[in-house]
Amino acid sequence: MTQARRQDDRKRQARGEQRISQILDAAADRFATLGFAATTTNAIATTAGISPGSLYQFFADKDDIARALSERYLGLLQEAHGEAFTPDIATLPLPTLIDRTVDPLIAFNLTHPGFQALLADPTTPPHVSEAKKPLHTAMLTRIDTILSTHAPHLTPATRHRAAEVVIGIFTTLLRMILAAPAHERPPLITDLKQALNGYLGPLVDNRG
Amino acid sequence: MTQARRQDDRKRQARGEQRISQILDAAADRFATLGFAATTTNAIATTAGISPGSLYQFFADKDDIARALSERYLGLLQEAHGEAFTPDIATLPLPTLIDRTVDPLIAFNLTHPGFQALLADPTTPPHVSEAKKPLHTAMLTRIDTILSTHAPHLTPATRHRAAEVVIGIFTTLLRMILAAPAHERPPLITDLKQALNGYLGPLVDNRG
DNA sequence: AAAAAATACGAGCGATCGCTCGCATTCGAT
DNA sequence: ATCGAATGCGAGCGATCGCTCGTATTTTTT
Repeated sequence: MTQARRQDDRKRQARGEQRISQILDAAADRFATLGFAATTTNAIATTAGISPGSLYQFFADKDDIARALSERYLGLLQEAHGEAFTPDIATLPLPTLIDRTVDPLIAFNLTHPGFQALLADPTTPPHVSEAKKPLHTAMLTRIDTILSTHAPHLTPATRHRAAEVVIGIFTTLLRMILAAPAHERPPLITDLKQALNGYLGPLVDNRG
Repeated sequence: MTQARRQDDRKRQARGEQRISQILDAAADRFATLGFAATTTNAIATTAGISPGSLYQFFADKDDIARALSERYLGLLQEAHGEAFTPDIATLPLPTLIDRTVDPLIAFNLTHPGFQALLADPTTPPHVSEAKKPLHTAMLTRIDTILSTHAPHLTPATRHRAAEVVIGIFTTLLRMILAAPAHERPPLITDLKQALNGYLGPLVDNRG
C-alpha cells in the first residue's frame, strides 16, 4: 500500500531514477515487439532485470508505465524536432517540406521502435489511449500549423480532418516501413512521401 | 472430445447450420465492437443466445471462429463485387475507377462492420492472421490486376508494393470512416479517394 | 551507531478467460 | 416406439496475468 506514489518525489532518487529508466527501456522493447496488451508486466520486470514487486515500487500499474513512456517519447520528440522544425520550413514548397519532416520522423521511429507501438497500437485499452493523446495531439498540432500556412483558405474543420488523414497515412506506412527488411525501406519511404504529396497537393494549391 | 469436428459434415444440419450462422453473426458483432482479443468466447455465446459448450460443438476454438468468419466475408465480398468488378472497369480513367471500387467497398464495410475488424485488427494473434490472409490476398490480387493494366511499365515488385500501400491507405481511412459519425463520412470518403488518386496518379501515367 | 526511509525480492492471490466434461434434450431414421 | 446421433447446457478446470504483501537489504539521515 505504501508503494508507487510516483507523483510525489519523496527522497532518494539516484537508484530510483535509474530503475525507472531501465523499466521504461524494457517496456519500450516489449511494447515494440508484442504490443501493449500482449506484453506481460512480469516480462517487463524480467527484461529490466528486476522483480515484479520492484516494478510496482515506481509505477502504479501497467497503464502508468505506458503513460510515463508516452511522456518520455514526447520529450524526445520535441527535442529531436527542435532542429527539424525551424520556423522557415513552413514556407518551403510542399515536396521539400515533406522531405524535411518525414525523414527525421522515420529516423526517430527507427531509433525508438516503441514510439509507433504507443502511438498506433489499437491494443491499448481506452483509458491508456488517454496517455497517448499528448503524442497524437503534438503531431496533429504541428501538421495543423503547417497547413494553416500552406492552405490558409481551408476551414479549421477541413484542416483538422486533413491533419488526421495525414497522421493516418503516415502511421500506416510507418508501420509497413518498420516491419519491412531494411532494403525494402527506401522505396516504401518514397511511396509514403508520394502519398502525402499526392493527398496534400490538391489541398495546398487548389482552386487554381 | 467428440465435439467440433467441423471439417466433416456428418448428419444433421438444419439446426446446426443455423447455429453456426448465429454464432458468426454474434462474433462479427463483438469483433467489430471490441476487436478480436478483447472479445470473450462466452460473450460470443451469450450474444448468440447459446451456452459456451454449444459454441464448441461447432468450432474448435476461438481462432476457428475468426477463420470461419473470414471465409464468410470472403464469399460475401466476391458476391458483392461480381457486379462492381466487371471487366471494363480496368479500362476506365483512374478517378472513375477509384470511384467505382471505393464506393461499393465502403458500402460493404458499413453493412458488415466486422469485416474491417478481421482485416485490420492487429489484435489478432499470428496464427489467426493466417485466416485473414485470404481476405488480404483477395484485395491485393484485385488491385494488382488493375495496376498491371493501368501501369504496365511497373515491375512486379513495385506493383506489389503499390498494392500493399493502397490497401494500407484504404484500411486506415476506412477505420476513420467507420469510426466517424455519419455526417463526417462523406468528406472523409472524398479524402480517401483523393489520397488514392494522389498516390496512384504519378504511378499510372508517369514518365510522360 | 541507530533509526528511518527507500529499494528489492518473489511467492502467490484474485480475477479473467478459453475451453472441457458429464449429462440432458431433441431430431431423424428405422 | 426406439435408438443413435446431433445438439444443448453450464459449472468449473487450468492457465495466464496484473498486482500485492510480508519481509529482507541498502542507502540516507541524524
